[in-house]
Amino acid sequence: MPKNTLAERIAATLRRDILRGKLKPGAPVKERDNAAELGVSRTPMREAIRILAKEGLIELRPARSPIVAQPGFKEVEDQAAVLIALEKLSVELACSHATAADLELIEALVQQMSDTFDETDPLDMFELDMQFHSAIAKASHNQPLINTHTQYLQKLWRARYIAASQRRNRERVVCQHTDIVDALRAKDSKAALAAIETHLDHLAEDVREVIELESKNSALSA
Amino acid sequence: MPKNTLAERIAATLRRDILRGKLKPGAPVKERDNAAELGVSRTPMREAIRILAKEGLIELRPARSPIVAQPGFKEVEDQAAVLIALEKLSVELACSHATAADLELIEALVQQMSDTFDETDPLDMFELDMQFHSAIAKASHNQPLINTHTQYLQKLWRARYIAASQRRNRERVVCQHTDIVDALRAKDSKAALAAIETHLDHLAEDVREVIELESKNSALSA
DNA sequence: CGAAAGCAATTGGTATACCATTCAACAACC
DNA sequence: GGTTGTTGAATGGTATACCAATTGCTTTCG
Repeated sequence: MPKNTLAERIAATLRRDILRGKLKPGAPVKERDNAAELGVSRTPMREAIRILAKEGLIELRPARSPIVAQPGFKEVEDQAAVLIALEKLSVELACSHATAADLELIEALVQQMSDTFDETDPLDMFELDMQFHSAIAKASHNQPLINTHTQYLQKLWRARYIAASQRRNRERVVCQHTDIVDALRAKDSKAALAAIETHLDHLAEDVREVIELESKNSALSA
Repeated sequence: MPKNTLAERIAATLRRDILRGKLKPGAPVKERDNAAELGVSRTPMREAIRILAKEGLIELRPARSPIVAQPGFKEVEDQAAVLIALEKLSVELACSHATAADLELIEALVQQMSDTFDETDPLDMFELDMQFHSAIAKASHNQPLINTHTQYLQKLWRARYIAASQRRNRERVVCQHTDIVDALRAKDSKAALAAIETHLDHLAEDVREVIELESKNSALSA
């Protein structure tokens, strides 16, 4: 029984449903129905919808049911570009501002991913990856950056998840992460920038594949 | 009778009140009182407050009245850093994706600023500056980037406004803007990056001055 | 038989009423 | 007189009821 507001808990529930695919992209999210289904009133449900809309998981349309966002190809690509820029800034700042504790946390995450990669559920592994990237942003000690970065990470969560579960490539991911950590440890911002760029360029590629595939499967929109 | 929702209109009203200083930083924004004052109910007022909170103009605190954000020094500096990163990405993308119409719009804005600089109210001049920067972001044709950029521009609006009204420096601003436009026209992303960086580094400096001065004036917080 | 107009149902927007929590002031007791 | 406990006023969170707008269907007329 969390002490968060009801709206936040609803948002969390919906978020999981969306990210895990229980609510498919394009599906309408009617505040009346969903509210009734969850046994809450429309007011917090409404607010929850706004929260998810701000996170980009739901699209709000004037005088229409909100729908689960179905990011187009270009949109995901664009988001990835922004995410890259944010992470680049993150590592740059992290090189000068990261504390020993920050670095330890990051390294521990990489270690854990490396150790348990093969026996961990993809979803949990993704939680780890998410934490890894978040930890880097956090090491920048720039709160607005952290917030916006988290936002984009979430927007891209689903696409990344699908991409990664389809092509689980342990070696590559672990190596790239290690490179990033090494550069951070050495406070070598140039190397860190390069490592991040490499890592995320692959992300963009993977996402592209998945989106293409997905839009092929459900090719019936106008 | 605008066709926007009531909440959005309320948000616009409050936003202007905050940015122009009618609502001072730290002032509470009680949904009951403000709703009554504007003759609306609490529901849209509540939503308006959330909108402004997401924009960073209002701080939401659990079980407390929301208050007008009083950005600390570091916070503004951090936001400026992110804004710079976003604008750098913008010019980079704009160099490859900007259309002729984009460039014309940008150039027209610079021209207008240059022509009317001395006879224009600082507030209106700032609207122009804002449009200039927005236009550059728009030229990237990356919608998420445009959105996030707008968000940061708004967060920094007040600080920038105060900074600029205090030190109106026509030559410098116009020159810098011209540099940016020239680089964009030439599709010279390196030069554009440099120009943007120069321009915004000055911003960071100016903002720093103002914040220091402001926090000196109201030096009574714990 | 088709198209247009109107009607009904669905849905989001808004208002209002209720509840739970918090903060503060006042009072009583130590 | 100070401290603590209790109470009530204020505020945000939640529920519900009402309204306006849009949609899709049906019905009627050409």
